[in-house]
Amino acid sequence: METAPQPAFDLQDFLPYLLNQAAEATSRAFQTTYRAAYGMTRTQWRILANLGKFGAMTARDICAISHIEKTKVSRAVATLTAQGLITRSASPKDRRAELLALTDRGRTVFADLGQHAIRHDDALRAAIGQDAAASLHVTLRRIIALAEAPAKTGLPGQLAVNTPRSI
Amino acid sequence: METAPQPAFDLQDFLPYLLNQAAEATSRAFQTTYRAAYGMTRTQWRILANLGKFGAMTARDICAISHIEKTKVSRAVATLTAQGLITRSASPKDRRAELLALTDRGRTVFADLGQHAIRHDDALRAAIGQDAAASLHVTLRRIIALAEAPAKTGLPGQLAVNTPRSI
DNA sequence: CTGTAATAGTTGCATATGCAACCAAGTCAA
DNA sequence: TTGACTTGGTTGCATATGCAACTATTACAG
Repeated sequence: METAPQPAFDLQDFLPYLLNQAAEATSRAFQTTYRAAYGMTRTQWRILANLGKFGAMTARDICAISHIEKTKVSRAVATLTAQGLITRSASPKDRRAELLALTDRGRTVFADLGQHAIRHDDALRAAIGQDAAASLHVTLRRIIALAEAPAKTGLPGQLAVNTPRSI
Repeated sequence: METAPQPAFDLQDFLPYLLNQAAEATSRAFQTTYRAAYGMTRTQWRILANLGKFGAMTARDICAISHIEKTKVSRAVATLTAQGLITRSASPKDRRAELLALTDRGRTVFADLGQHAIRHDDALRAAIGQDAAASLHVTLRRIIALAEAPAKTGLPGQLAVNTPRSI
């Protein structure tokens, strides 16, 4: 007997794979910008951008918002602090937590990179078409939301594996 | 004077960022599968999947198809070989190159993981809706294609940065 | 042929990451 | 209060990764 007539798996149709390739391609392109200009890493740039957008907050908040590993945040914050881009001040409410905020220089850097990012994003949207870009935006957000609140979906937990909080 | 009225940058609308989050969320969920079952890494799984889909080929081909760094491929291939999942044989045409192919066990593993992957992908598509999934698929491919052939697009090279081949 | 440039892969090294274990501070019931 | 449990962050360690330098071939101009 031959093997059962299972549908063959094609990596080129596997969404996680395609998402990764697209993410890598677009992120790496922009990475050269903040890397060349400020020697920043992807994680650092994201934390800077989050602080720039939402204002002062704690490392824990950054983790919750951006889904970056706690240790990754911890180390990136240490580096950003050393570079004088952010300050850490003990939270008045909880002495365990530290409030993170951009310094003047941090704000300047954010403003600069933010403009580059906008141009980069515009170029990408133009290249794939505004309609496709808009719908991509919506779908990506939905996927991210699914991973965030797995319990609310009808998913068999496939997407939810290894989300420590939920166990 | 206040700062110029530049549009504020919002990370939550930045496609590279959203792509990364979605890619991470979906890939990590599936990662637990091949990791728990075969102790494989993401790169290893992808190489296995490429060989499973396209048949024997050289490391160079894998790089071209999957856009994985050559050193990453080199090391993953070494590991996969050590695990008895693939074999390497000198290419008859070019003594520098080595032809990579799945072993019987490699094919078995690929078949197994492939089925899991299909189920995983189906769950994801169902969760976001078939229409959205289909259009996502198309858009992602387009983005990937843009990065591959930057010269053909009207892009100002934004997406094309650091593609060694092109310089 | 012969010397130079390009190519397939590998490896050294410095950095980035993930996970588990670990502090210190807060919470809460009894 | 006190003692068990949770939570914000950090650190140790093993692994993964990126880039540059290097070896072995192959390609090719003259």
